[in-house]
Amino acid sequence: MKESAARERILDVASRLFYNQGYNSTGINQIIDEAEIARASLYNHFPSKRDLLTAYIRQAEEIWFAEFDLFVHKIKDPKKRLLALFDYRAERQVKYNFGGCQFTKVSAEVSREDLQAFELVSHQKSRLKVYISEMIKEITLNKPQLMKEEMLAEAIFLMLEGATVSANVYKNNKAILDAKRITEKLL
Amino acid sequence: MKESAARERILDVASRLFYNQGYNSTGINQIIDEAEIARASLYNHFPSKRDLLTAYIRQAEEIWFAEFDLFVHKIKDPKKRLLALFDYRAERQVKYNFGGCQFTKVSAEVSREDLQAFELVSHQKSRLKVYISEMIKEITLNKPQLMKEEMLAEAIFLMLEGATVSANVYKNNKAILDAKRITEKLL
DNA sequence: AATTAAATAGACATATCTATCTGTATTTTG
DNA sequence: CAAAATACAGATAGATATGTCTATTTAATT
Repeated sequence: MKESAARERILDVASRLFYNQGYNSTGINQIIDEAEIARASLYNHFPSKRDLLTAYIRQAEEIWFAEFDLFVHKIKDPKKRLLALFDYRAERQVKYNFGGCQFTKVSAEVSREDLQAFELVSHQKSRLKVYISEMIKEITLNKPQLMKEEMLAEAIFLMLEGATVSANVYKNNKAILDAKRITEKLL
Repeated sequence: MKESAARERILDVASRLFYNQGYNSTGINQIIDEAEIARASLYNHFPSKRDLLTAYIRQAEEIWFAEFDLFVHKIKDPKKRLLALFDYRAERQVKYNFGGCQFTKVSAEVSREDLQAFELVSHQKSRLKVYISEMIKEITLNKPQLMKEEMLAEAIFLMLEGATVSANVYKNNKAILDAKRITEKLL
């Protein structure tokens, strides 16, 4: 079964708008206009706006990790790989105009009752944390006495998350680069 | 000049709703209904919904620090004071049903062009970071070789921020308590 | 007591929102 | 070529949004 071109256009436009102006501030009409598709086509592929959000988060997660793999695929040294994670995020913040983390943004926007949304977001976060843990396990730590590997992974994850919030709030990458330097000291 | 009771009620209701269901998902009508005031009264005190948002953030910042002072006023030891910051945030997350950080949430919701909103949010963040720095300066560090005081403050700030995001996403305080334990190791 | 200020109720304008529906045209597939 | 799926345009429903306006009542201040 071939992927529909219309479906792709809808999802791409919706993704861009959801991230740039927010889910709640983006109307179906604008998506229809900018994707240049018919109203009925949209509702054919996505029964409701909320379904479009689900598809957006799922696709965004896949792209996030795929592009990260691409970003670090040349880097063999696990320590450098881990540190490149900060560069990846910094680069993305520049590329997307310091809009912050896509997933965190959704969490902040959806209603409390929307448990599925939180589940989708936490899925990406957990996957990232596993990723960090795996990289750390490959590193021969200089300061193993400081804390256990799992705690170190958590520390790095939390700083990365906090730094991305800062990137959004301050509209710069200072915190992300600080977090990178701190991480270097901890390894 | 006495504070208007109506104004207070409006701001309190708006604050609760903005935080609980989001700024964009909260309508003026709901604020009017729940605050039990007249439509014109609202627009008398706040010319627009956006002005209400500004007042909300400003007041939230004052309350945030005032309540923190209250929370730690008995704690004299600067190290314990600093660590109490994590408890404060954890307690708030429980109290407010893991809705995440009030300020970060606003950042995630407002339009890119709303520079004033980002300014208001970053004001609270910067003030918190200063607060952390000041506490650290009072502590006699066990591991001064690890990193400079300013970097340590930044690390703690970022973990705290990241942990609050996690509290929101996962609906628990695990990350905040982890961040506390990590901070203990770093001091 | 008289003046000013603040609060009330509620109709109204205008715009936008999501979603449905009808009917036609195009494209893909058997 | 015929059948089925997909896309099209656009009217429409029904709800909700923010903000304005009129007119009356209550409360505070001089």
